[in-house]
Amino acid sequence: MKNVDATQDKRRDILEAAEQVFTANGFTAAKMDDIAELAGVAKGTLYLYFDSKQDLFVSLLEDRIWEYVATLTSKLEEVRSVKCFVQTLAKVRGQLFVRNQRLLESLSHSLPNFSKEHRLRIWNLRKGLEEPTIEALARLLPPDHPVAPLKAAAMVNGALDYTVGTLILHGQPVVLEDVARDLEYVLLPGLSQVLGKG
Amino acid sequence: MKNVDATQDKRRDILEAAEQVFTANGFTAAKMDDIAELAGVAKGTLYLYFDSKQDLFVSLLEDRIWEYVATLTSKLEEVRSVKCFVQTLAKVRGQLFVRNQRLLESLSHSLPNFSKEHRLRIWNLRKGLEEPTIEALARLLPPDHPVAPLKAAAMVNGALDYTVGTLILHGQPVVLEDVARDLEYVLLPGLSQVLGKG
Amino acid sequence: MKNVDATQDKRRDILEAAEQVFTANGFTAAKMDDIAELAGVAKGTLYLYFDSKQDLFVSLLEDRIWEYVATLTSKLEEVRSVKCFVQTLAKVRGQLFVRNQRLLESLSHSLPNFSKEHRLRIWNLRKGLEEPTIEALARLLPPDHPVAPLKAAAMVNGALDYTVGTLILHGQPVVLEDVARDLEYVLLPGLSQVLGKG
Amino acid sequence: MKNVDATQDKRRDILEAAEQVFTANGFTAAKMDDIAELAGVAKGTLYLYFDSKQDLFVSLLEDRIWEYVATLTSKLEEVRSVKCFVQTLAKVRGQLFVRNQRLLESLSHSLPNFSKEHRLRIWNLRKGLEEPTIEALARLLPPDHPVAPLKAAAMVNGALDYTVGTLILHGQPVVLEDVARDLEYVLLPGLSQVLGKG
DNA sequence: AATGAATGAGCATTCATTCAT
DNA sequence: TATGAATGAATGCTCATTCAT
Repeated sequence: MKNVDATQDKRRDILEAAEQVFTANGFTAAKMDDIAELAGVAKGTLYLYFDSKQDLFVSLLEDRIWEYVATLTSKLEEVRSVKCFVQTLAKVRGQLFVRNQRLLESLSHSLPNFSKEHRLRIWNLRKGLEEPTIEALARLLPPDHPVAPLKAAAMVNGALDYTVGTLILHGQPVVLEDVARDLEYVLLPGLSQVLGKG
Repeated sequence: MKNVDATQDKRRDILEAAEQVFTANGFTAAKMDDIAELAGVAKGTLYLYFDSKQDLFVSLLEDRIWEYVATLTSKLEEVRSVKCFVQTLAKVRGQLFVRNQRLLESLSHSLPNFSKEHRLRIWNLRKGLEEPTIEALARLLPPDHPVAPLKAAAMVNGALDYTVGTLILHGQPVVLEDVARDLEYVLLPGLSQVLGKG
Repeated sequence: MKNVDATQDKRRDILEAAEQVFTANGFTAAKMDDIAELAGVAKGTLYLYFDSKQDLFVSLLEDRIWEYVATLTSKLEEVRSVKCFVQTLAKVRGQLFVRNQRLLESLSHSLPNFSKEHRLRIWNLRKGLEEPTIEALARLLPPDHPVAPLKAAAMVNGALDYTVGTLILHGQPVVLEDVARDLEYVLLPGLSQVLGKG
Repeated sequence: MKNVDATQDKRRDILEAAEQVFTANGFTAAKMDDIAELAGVAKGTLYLYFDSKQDLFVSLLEDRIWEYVATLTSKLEEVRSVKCFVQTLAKVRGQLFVRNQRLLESLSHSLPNFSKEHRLRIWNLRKGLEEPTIEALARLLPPDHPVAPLKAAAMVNGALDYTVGTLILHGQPVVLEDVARDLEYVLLPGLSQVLGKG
């Protein structure tokens, strides 16, 4: 029991250190040395918990994203209107993005030289990340809305992520309630309108 | 004159090769060897035209982005409505994004280990990239629209980029006219509405 | 008593595992991890029975070779003719070689980076390995045979080992009786002839 | 012209350094750093001339062995008797062995973890090394000699190599003429006798 | 201006050995 | 005795940059 806990603790320490280092430098420029030092373990210890740098990176993404996907999915299940959807999404995905902005951007960059297995795992993550949004929109959009849920989801997620990213870039504080309000103001009418009205 | 032209030609060759290699691998994983080979010059020649790998990378971004910014700025100057703005943006920025998606995503990842000078140049690029959109929206949004142009621009750009990115990710063809139509359908009502109406 | 037996059993398990791993990979490429796993003990346990990887390796050689030397010595003591000597040698040394070919070849390769103590132990092994052959030939060769027993032994052992090694290399079955016959045919006349006749 | 020469010189320097280091330590324990230092070049330079440590090792073996095979083949072509054959072999192969004893022993040890391509190259070397001896014996042995040339060659080569090796091991000077005489005395009668006589 | 051979700092990964339990 | 998690020195290989030609 104690051992399992200790092991989980150390694994978490490493993931946390990896998050910081990968976030700060991107995959290729990140050094295993730095991750080990930040985690307070020896370099060799990293390889007791993860097979390789690639595996550590992908495992980190999985850890962070599956947790988020689970949270978002359950929260969106209770949602009954596009308006409520936008608010919920802004809060949950906004939080993910504030914390993991640079990590998420890594999703695309890390791919090219990865092994087939790791590419597959990343691909699954990328799709999984959009899944809850797409499903919620498929359920909530007016039945004859002309924009496919896949694209609508891309627009909502893109608008949200870019707004948060822009605030960060400009050094402004990110208040997710404000972002939600703006998002709602800009997107809600278009997402709610039915075909005849457009 | 002839020399100047030849010099410009070679510089262009190198930039073109660099674009392909950086696009395919990201900054750190890209190799100067590959760029030289693809450009058809010797490795040492790269250093006659660019000070370093960082300089080559930033110069490439500048070359591509300033060209785009100029184009977009002039096109948007003629625009007189939000609707027309969305269509124009989708076409021009969409093209930039289709061609340079991976390059643009590099903007954030390459920063951390860059020299102060290069970080500044990239910072300017990132802001410049959004500038025309912000200015156009500042001019075109209803005067009492509650969403600041900075954020509105982020939303529009984010929605556009993500939609295109999603299509690419899913292996679907990117038809910018369709994207423009969807964008218009989703964003136009929210961007056009006046405060009292919201 | 029981403890001693259990201890001896475990020691034997480890040596057996070590034999397989060293045989398959040579000294440097062999991993203590693999030996431990194959022996069914934890890595740390190896160090309860042997001081180091070097010690394990040399101990293994000693175990196998002293056993062989004892067997061969006793069998050769009963031998009364060069012909019988060749047959006996082919059988006993042949068996050793079939089983330990790769291990024996390690004798020379492992030396350089070994500690002085281990080098000495290996040196003794190498000489001990030839000893019974030299002694038997010193007794059996015609009294005025011009080839010194040391060299004659080298020739017989070399001819035998290479023949077996060649058969193994070519994937042919090693039938020691056949090897003995061929060896006898080629070597016996030269070893038996007296000086005047040569 | 000059460049080609300089390149060949450096390649030769590296091979010479590699020979010493591989000879002294065996493949796995040899360090690329040491080879580079001994060759008087930077570590990276090794990789301009050879793809990898494995490639360097196999290339070295090929360089040394093919040269020997060519020499031996041409010398043995002129040989008309088993007696003359033994003398010639002792001289030529003896020289190879004196110089490359440890390298040749590496032939078998280096194999296990090598890539398929390198294993094939080594396999070819091992067979090529015996080829001239086998061919000469196939031509020179009495027509009805019961020992196959393959095995007879193994015996002669084994006897020769072990004798030289034993002398080296015991710190005695290696005089190839003496070795040839002893070899002749022990092996010639058996190799020359015809079936009826045996 | 152009070349490309040479450099060497840098990095992911391995593995013999230790030691707290 | 026995364990196996942790260590960190060691090593093969890469690649941006330089410089003699």
